[in-house]
Amino acid sequence: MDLQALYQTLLSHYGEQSWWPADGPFEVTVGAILTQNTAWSNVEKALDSLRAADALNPEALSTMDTDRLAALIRSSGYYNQKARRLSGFARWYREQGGHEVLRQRPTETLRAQLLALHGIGPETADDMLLYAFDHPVFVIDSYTRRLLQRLRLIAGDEPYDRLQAGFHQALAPEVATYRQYHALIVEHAKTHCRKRPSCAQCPLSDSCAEASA
DNA sequence: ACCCAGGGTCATA
DNA sequence: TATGACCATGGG
Repeated sequence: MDLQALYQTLLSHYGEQSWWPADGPFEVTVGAILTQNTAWSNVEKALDSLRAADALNPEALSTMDTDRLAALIRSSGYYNQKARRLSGFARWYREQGGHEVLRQRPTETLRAQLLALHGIGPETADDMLLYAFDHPVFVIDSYTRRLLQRLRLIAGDEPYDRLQAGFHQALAPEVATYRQYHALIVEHAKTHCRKRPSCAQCPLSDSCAEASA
């Protein structure tokens, strides 16, 4: 079982994923911040209330009072932190000139700029790069780390960039493939590897440490 | 009542 | 550099 075989197995078992439902790239970036350590169902409620308040755009987010913004995104948790993060990101996004300008930048340049912003770490930056700015960077999240660990492909304590490099080395740098793969990992985690893994129907149980334990 | 979710930052040693 | 505390809601 290598990273390519894993992709094929997940794809044939779960099928094509239509992921990150959002109305345009800016909504994707907002969702990326709101979903930090948070269930997506809670993020959707926050996005809905932002939309209802006509606040799901860079202008509103960067100028609105952060207490009011925090109230709007309450359901996503960590709302005080996230209100500041959204506000700062939205201000930067406007100053830089918006989506088209940012999108044209070299991947490493844009990634470094995102990481320099307060509250944007490697996963949030890569979510944005892959799903909003169409750059071929692989997203490593806790599901990815846990899955590779159970498949004994990694020890588990490798740093983010090292795991990402493993995917970049194993796969051709295609945005569509990276999007699919990451979405499949999340779908698999939600289906089989919650608190109590349902290993009987899991397509990976042969290679999984959890199933043989 | 407990556990954790599509993380990140900051203080301490 | 490496752990640990902290942020906080909602669903299982």
